[in-house]
Amino acid sequence: MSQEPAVRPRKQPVQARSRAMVETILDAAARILIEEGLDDMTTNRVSERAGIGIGSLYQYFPNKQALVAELAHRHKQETLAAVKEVTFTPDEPIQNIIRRIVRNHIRLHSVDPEMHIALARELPRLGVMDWHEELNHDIYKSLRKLFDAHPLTAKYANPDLVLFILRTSVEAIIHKAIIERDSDVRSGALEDELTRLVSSYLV
Amino acid sequence: MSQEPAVRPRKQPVQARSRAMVETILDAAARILIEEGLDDMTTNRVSERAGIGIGSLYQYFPNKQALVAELAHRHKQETLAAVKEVTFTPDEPIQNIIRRIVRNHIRLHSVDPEMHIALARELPRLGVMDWHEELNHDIYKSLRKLFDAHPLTAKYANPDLVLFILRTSVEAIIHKAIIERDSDVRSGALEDELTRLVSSYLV
DNA sequence: TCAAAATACGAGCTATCATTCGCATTTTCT
DNA sequence: AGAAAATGCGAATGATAGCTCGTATTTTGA
Repeated sequence: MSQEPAVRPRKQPVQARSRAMVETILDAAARILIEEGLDDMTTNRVSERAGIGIGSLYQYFPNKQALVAELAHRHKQETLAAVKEVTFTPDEPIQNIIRRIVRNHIRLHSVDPEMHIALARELPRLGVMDWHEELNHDIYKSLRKLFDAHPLTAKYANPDLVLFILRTSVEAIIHKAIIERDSDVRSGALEDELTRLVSSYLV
Repeated sequence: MSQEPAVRPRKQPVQARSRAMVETILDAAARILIEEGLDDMTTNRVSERAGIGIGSLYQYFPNKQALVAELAHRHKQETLAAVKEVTFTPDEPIQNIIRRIVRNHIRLHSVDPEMHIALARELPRLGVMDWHEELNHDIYKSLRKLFDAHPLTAKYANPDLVLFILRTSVEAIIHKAIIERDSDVRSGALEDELTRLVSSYLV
């Protein structure tokens, strides 16, 4: 798998100052996106806030969409870098496995949560509906593996639906808890309760 | 409780034809909002699709925001009309109660689900963050009551978090299932599984 | 050193969109 | 009928935002 282009800069910055400028632009864009939303993130405002000329911005980003795409691309890379797939052996206590999966997913959402929230809020209308799905891909794989490896699978008439319910609820709860229940996230209470939710439903 | 104004039409249509026109406008707006999103729902396009003049639109809606507000307002009214709060007595089997709450919530989302999805997608950036919360208010009340009435409450160290987890997961699962798992919704499989999820977690 | 390449700039072009306003048509009511 | 009220209309306006392009400045490297 090669890196996704994410609509690359129209020109690669080669000198140090121009590379720095690209970072400055992205920082400014990120702040505005988070604080005021995509509509108020005009290219002129970004350049103003970054303290550079609007022309310079377009030297490296062919259009506004490319700017957003690059922000999303970077967020995805940072996020995925922080998470590794959960591995386990079938004889391991299932509680432990579930807890590790949950913990991993919480960590996934803890990387720059403000950007995560902003992207989740703004990207759907750009037709990037599968962004979230893609980000959560590893979690889904872990859950799927747990599901296939453990004998408990056989119990369910509709394992597909069960899996859907699990990943949807885990994802939504963490997503919302990051915003509304920071203390529970930090204290580990969320991890405990989520583990309990998944365990009790599954076993 | 009086009807919320929702930014009322600048002028009340009194003749039959003008009242019909307001409906036509709202229908056109709804279709475009659902199919193409808020950005592409320009007032001129709405008037064109409705087959009326742009000036006529502004006779009854002071601005675009009022148009969207009226769509949201109507959706909310239709939705709430379809749901009544779940009542029960403490000695009733908890499984039954949970099932009725779940069923009610599924029905809540089954009223014009396309509009529901569109509003959930577009409203957050208009600062209407609590729209969803408000819609689900009755469900929350039901859950809260169940929680307070039943002795099982005492078991939990952090009942607030438990309630948060329940309402978030139930809400998210139904919301997503309406889009992605229509057959499971219709067959009742979703109701079964959700009931099981809540029951097993709670008891 | 000095010319070529890279970088930076921002006034202004173009397109889009919400909204207005003066006028035409239809309905109401006496 | 016929005047007044209600309704309907759409070209035009004003504002905003994405983006371009000619020019000025800085860096490179021979």
